[in-house]
Amino acid sequence: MARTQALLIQIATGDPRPISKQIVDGVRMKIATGELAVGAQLPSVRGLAQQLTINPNTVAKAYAELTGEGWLESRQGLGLYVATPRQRLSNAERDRRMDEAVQGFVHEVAALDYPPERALSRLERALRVLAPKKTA
Amino acid sequence: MARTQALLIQIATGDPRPISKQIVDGVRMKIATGELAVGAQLPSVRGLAQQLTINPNTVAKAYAELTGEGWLESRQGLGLYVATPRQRLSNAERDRRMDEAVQGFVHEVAALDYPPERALSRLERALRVLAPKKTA
DNA sequence: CTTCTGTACTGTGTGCATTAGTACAGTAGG
DNA sequence: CCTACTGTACTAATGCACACAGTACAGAAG
Repeated sequence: MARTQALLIQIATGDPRPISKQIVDGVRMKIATGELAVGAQLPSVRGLAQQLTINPNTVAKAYAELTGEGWLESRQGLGLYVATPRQRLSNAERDRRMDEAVQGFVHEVAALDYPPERALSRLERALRVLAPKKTA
Repeated sequence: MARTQALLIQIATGDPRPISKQIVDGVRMKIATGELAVGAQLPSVRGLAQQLTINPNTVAKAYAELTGEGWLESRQGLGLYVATPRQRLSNAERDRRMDEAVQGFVHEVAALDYPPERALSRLERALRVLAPKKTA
């Protein structure tokens, strides 16, 4: 069970986000969309670093963040695995960060002078990729 | 016409955004929501800097960005004024940046494990502050 | 014992944000 | 003309986040 499998993570040099954040976002999305099932094993720190031609520390930092957030579970000497879902943040903290995200998006829409209805519909479509989480 | 008026801009020390971006976002939102009318004069670089207890260079940088984006218009020796609206970015660039914003928001929703429907409804409410721009 | 795994350090270099200080150009009013 | 306001353009120094480089240690598997 839980074969390591390839796990394609893309790192774009043109992406303004720091590399570690790209990894965090990438892995998190794969978990959220169900592409990475609970219990699946992730590539090793050194392995992924070599595959992406980046520093192992950068991968370790990303994995550490994902572990701290509860998405991954580490077993010393074995590897990292997708953890079983659980409540990670307090509701207050969740709402606060959601507020920030909403405000940031509104700022972008205003900055681009983008039609709000169009922005909303694009977002609705993009949100469909997130797993329904019915069986949770 | 176009009195300088107080123009309350808030700078939060706890805000993770750089100060100049807070000013840019703040001014842009006041324009987008109609709180700042076309032709209105903005506080002077040195005046706003003193009011916010920050460096004049930081204010100047923010104003320069807003001018470059077409939100403001500068008249040497006179001051800065809200410019008349015009198309600033190419449609391709606009769409590209909108894509980034959408992806970033989806990442946040996934990271917080926030119910997508709830996120969407909160965003819809927040977008209502943007001016209808019927007369454009 | 060797080799894989994650984890924890100490540095080093780079780029960005901010502050500080100075200087120059245009406008208005005495 | 002179002074005081406006925006603008530099340089220099500091602090911080990010990534890289190298080394080291602990647990698991053969």
